[in-house]
Amino acid sequence: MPEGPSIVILTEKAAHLRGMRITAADGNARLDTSRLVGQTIRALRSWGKHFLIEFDDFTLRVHFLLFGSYRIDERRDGVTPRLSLRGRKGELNLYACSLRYIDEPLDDVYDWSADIMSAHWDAAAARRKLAQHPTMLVCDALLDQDVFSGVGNIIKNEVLFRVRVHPLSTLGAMPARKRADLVREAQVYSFQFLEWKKAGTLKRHWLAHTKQICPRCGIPFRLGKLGRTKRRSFYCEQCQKRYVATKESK
DNA sequence: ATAAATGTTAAGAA
DNA sequence: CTTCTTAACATTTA
Repeated sequence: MPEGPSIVILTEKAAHLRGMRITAADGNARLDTSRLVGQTIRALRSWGKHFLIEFDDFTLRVHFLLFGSYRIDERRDGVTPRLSLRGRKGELNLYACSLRYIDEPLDDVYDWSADIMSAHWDAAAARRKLAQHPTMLVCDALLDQDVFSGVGNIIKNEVLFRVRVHPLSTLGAMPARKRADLVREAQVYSFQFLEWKKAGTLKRHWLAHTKQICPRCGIPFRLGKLGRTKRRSFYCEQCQKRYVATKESK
């Protein structure tokens, strides 16, 4: 459930809860849930993979990590919610997620221009950030939430395949044009992900993620646990060019 | 049925 | 002081 587009879907589905005064808040969260009772939901927003429930003086930050899930106006049976928020307009049940209060204004905490799904997404700023990290691997760069907030492992694999860049390329070795392609495609694919996810057809559109054979040239994909966080990379040695720093360019 | 996975954080080691 | 490694979290799917 975790990549940025999925959080956008949640934000849209929960929109009717805006303006609701919370009459009951409970669950197995290690968090002072009593603070929520009596609060009115002022806004529901997202920043990348963060789902944000804004109240007058603070915000509840929800992160679903790998296994989180939710139900709106219904409950999962046999599972205790991490947090259940209820009121006159309906209820929001959150499971297996990480919760945190944010007491600062959100604009002080979040760089909205880094959110791949945001109207404030700033491609030029992303390109600048990439240029600042010449030795960084491109597979790590796509997962860097300060650059591509909302991009996860699926989007990473699909974007690298589409722009034909090998995951072990370094940013500094890639031509600026290619880095620009990467930034553009990250946003384009994320919105395609959103539409396919809504239509329930996401998996059938995967070209690389979890695939065994390259759909472009037909040779077997490589599967490696690559990068700083050793995440699965599905890639084609033939179709995806590996940009490596030469001695001169360092 | 065992393992691995759409992810992050914190603690400890080097 | 960084930077790297590992574990923890907790659920679904292959």
